[in-house]
Amino acid sequence: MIRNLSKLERQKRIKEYISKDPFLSDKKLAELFNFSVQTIRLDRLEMGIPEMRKRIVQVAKNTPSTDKVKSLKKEEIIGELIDIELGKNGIAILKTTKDMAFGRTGIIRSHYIFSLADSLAISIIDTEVALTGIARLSYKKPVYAGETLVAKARVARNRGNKYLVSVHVKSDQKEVFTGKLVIFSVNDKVKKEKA
Amino acid sequence: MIRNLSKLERQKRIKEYISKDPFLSDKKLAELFNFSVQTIRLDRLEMGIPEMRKRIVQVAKNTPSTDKVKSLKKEEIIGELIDIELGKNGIAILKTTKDMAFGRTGIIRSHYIFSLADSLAISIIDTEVALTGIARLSYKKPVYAGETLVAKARVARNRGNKYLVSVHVKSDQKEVFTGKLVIFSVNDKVKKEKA
DNA sequence: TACCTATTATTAGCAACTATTAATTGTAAG
DNA sequence: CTTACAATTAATAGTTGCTAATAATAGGTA
Repeated sequence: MIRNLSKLERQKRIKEYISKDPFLSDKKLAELFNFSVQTIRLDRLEMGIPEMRKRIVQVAKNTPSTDKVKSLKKEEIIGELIDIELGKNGIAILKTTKDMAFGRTGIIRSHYIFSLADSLAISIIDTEVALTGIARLSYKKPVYAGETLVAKARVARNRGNKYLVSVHVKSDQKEVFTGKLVIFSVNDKVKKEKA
Repeated sequence: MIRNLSKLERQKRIKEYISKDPFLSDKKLAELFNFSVQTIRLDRLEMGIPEMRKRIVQVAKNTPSTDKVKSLKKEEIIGELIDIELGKNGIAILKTTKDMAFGRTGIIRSHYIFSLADSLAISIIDTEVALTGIARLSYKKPVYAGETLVAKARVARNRGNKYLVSVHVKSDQKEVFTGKLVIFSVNDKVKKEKA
């Protein structure tokens, strides 16, 4: 039984180590944990963790290529962009923490949710610069620190440089927020055409 | 079998291909250019281009870790509370900085302005816990990094635990944002319901 | 003809694996 | 105590995508 526990603990730690540093090879992990390379491999297989090279490829591919997201740099996005189809729709995830909440209740401050929705909405607009014009927000349910928010945005209408984007944010399948944002693309081409 | 590519041209193209897609192996490049793998390798060596694996690692390493959500600090958001009359009105000031702006244009991201308005609106409600329910936002003019925003909020209506707060944000006397927020004052009941 | 360049081939070796089989070790249960 | 079993380690063969070194080949030039 003692072995069972140590095995589980080791696997748990290996998982943590790898998630922190995907560049760790089995050899290095074996040295770190003072187990044989074979044991480490076995652990990885049991946990379904791919080999180092594939992990590195995953990390590299996860990099949003600059021409895929035009409006925002990676650093400017609140939350994590999961999927995006420029001009159509997109999904982003935000793991809420205590820092984002009211200390007394643990309820997430509304502007964090808006920030997630707003930056996602801007991300999906296929243009150089996008600005929010008008927004209607509706907070359905309080969100507590620790909950993971999934935001889905969709371009509902598009006339010229004016986009109507609807955003739905869910936590654990339940809708906690919806918003309709009117976003304007500010593109040099549009400006010239209009002028 | 006649290749219309000179050595220099081929190398130039290989460089382009790799810069576009760092995941190309020598084998794939050889197939693409209809040259032998050895020739491709020779070309890479001459141009000092590292092997595919090292290129992937490079891409992966300058990828900012995805779980590092850029969190907004409270101080940044709320601004400075200048004056407040609980249940009636309040004024807050926010000095905008480059961190709050789109790198390309220097325009302040909309959620910073909303955060100022939202937190001010919540502050003036005379209750333990206040939550935003519905909001209508209107961004009138872009705000540039460095400008100082003055937000004025006023309780327009109050029925029971429901408050309608209107917020006007000005930069240099000019209105840049207005918003109408419906805010609910709540007790610890909400927390208990959830738990 | 001898020389030169570009290209291609060949061979050995490496890192970091997968996949499989087998041996060893500890330990709990019959 | 012995057996059964899980965990661990070892050993072996094969893969990918390379490096490094050497050699062979084709084509053109002086």
